[in-house]
Amino acid sequence: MRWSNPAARRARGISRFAIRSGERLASATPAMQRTLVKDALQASGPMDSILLQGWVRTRRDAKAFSFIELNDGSCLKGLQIIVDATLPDYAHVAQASTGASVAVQGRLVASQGGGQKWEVVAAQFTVLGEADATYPLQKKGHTLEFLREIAHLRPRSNLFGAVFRVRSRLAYAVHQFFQERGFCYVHTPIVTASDAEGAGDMFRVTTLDLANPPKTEQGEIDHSKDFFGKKTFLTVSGQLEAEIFATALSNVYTFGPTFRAENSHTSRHASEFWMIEPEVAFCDLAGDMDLAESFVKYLIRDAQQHCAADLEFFAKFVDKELAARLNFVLERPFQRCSYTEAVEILARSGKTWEHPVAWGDNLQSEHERYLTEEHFKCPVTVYNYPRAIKAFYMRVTDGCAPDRQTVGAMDLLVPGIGEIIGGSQREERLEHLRAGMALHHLEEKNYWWYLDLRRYGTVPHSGFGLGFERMLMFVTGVANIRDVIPFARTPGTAEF
RNA sequence: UGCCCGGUAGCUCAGUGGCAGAGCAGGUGACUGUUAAUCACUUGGUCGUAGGUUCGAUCCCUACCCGGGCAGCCA
Repeated sequence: MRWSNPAARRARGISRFAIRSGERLASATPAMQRTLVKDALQASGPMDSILLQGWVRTRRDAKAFSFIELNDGSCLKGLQIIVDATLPDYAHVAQASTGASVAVQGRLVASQGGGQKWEVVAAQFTVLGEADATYPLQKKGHTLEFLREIAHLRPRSNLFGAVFRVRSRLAYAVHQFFQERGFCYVHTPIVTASDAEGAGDMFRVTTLDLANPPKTEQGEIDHSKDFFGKKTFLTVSGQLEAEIFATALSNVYTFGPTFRAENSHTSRHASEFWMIEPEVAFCDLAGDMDLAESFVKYLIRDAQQHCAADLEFFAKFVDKELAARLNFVLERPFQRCSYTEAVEILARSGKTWEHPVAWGDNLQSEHERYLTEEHFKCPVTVYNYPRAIKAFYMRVTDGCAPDRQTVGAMDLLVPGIGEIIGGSQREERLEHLRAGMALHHLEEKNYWWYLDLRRYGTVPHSGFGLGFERMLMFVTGVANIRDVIPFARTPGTAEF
């Protein structure tokens, strides 16, 4: 380690770990331990000496003292600081405007005012970094669109602080859910050479000089001269590689960034997003749906347990029905309905559809919304889709009619967002898989290793993909995917 | 990519074919155990960009740029 020596670390102002109450803070004030606002607010009694460091949310000056609301991101709430005008450091208070970083040492006492249990009476007050009048985050309301333009500052707002605390917690819960169940975490590649994963347009990865690329004798770009000796892309899914590991380690999952180059302009699509893809050997479609349901419920329950204050904030300011919806979802089994049944429900609905409903066509957004928001009023898993509209690797349903062939695909639809999970039982029978590839005009030589999995010890297996950001939207009630990812990448936008 | 909505002060918005407006933020002062504090005064503008119509355009028209929504694609 470069800075393994504690003294050297201290000299550079670097603290070794995430700082928690009771741990030594090596930087600003080595003599004292820093307390996080979260911990100070939960104090069981007054404290003679406490050190807090954070950012000023707002300051209110009285004649004899100033009130400063200090937030350090450890929780939604801030801590009220009282700086008395008789204090020598009171001269610094004028610099402690909204956004400034400050350190406060003082006494934690029961608050004289209403609105908070504890407050800190400062003995020492230091402004570490001023924030002048150009600081864009005001005390009053900002639109989400404006905050997106200042993505480097928006985590300091109540809403985004809460969103990213929940995001962190849910990422942890993802691992916890699978690790508790004996799943192995597999790191599938980000750069891939398979250009037909079938999940959408891909970003090219190249080191070729675009102004002057090497050409073949036929005058075409010579990809054999590229970095990897062939055309390469950013992954759109780790599924095919996850299948390799599922047929060795039985239960695996991936959790990583995923890239889609579609020119989508919607509130629920991003060019770069995080996806969780479990892959389970010896598991059929019903088992896959069971896993998806318990996974979604687990994540909701975990957020309720560990991010209660943040969820309350969302319920109050973002989505009034959030709490009721999350509880409703937890309390009952998700509905399940076959694609064929869904088509019948839609045909019988009496609704006039912008896109007509016909067996064999994809379900449109309006259809999915009707099923989950109006008909079932609940998350619903639609399964067994027509073979022709689904991916080549999905398993042909046993006993389906030859003129209405279906595959074991399933989509989990939730109110307000639509598809949050897409999965399937994979075709484990070599000849069926080859037929599926032929149907989709895929060349077997590009999938030789995928076919080998069916040649050597093939097993029934299933999996799905959960869009992490879509799950966050569902849990927080935040309506735009750009607001649940720290720095959104969408067509035309890659700031920060 | 298609359709729709928007772009006016740092932020949120109103407005009119004829002198550019409010609230908040900023500044000054007053007041106050305050809580998005309050009160008074006050600074602040290339009305997205480029053309066009017009005596005159922030306003009407066209194109473009940017933002947003919906649809498709999907997670």
